[in-house]
Amino acid sequence: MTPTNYQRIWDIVAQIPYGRVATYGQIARLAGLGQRARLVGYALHHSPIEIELAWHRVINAHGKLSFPQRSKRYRRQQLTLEAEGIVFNNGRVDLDRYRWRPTTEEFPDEYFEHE
DNA sequence: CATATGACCTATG
DNA sequence: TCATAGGCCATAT
Repeated sequence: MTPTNYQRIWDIVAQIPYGRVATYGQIARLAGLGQRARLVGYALHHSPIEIELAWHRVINAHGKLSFPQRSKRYRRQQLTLEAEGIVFNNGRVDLDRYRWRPTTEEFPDEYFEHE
């Protein structure tokens, strides 16, 4: 894992619009990292505080937050997302409704293969 | 060098 | 809708 890949991940995450979410796997693909979704988690975990990344907009493929439900981080992430207008139902976000759908312009073609 | 451990994902039943 | 299994791979120990 090179710093370059971390940087790529941070760049993508920074592009998630206000009020939308993306999954770890989605970010991995947008960054050209294939299915290596775990790397996105590492990149966020190690992101320097000074770039103030909107990491709260990254959730898992089930539409849930990847923290223990009682943890401070879980609550903070949920509150921040709700403050952006995102609604939780039984601890889950409706991905069909809130998922960020980037256009083909600036991302690798593989990302759009399934369409 | 060898295991273990994750802010994960998909397929399957 | 859940639960499990197998895959994933950089860090940590």
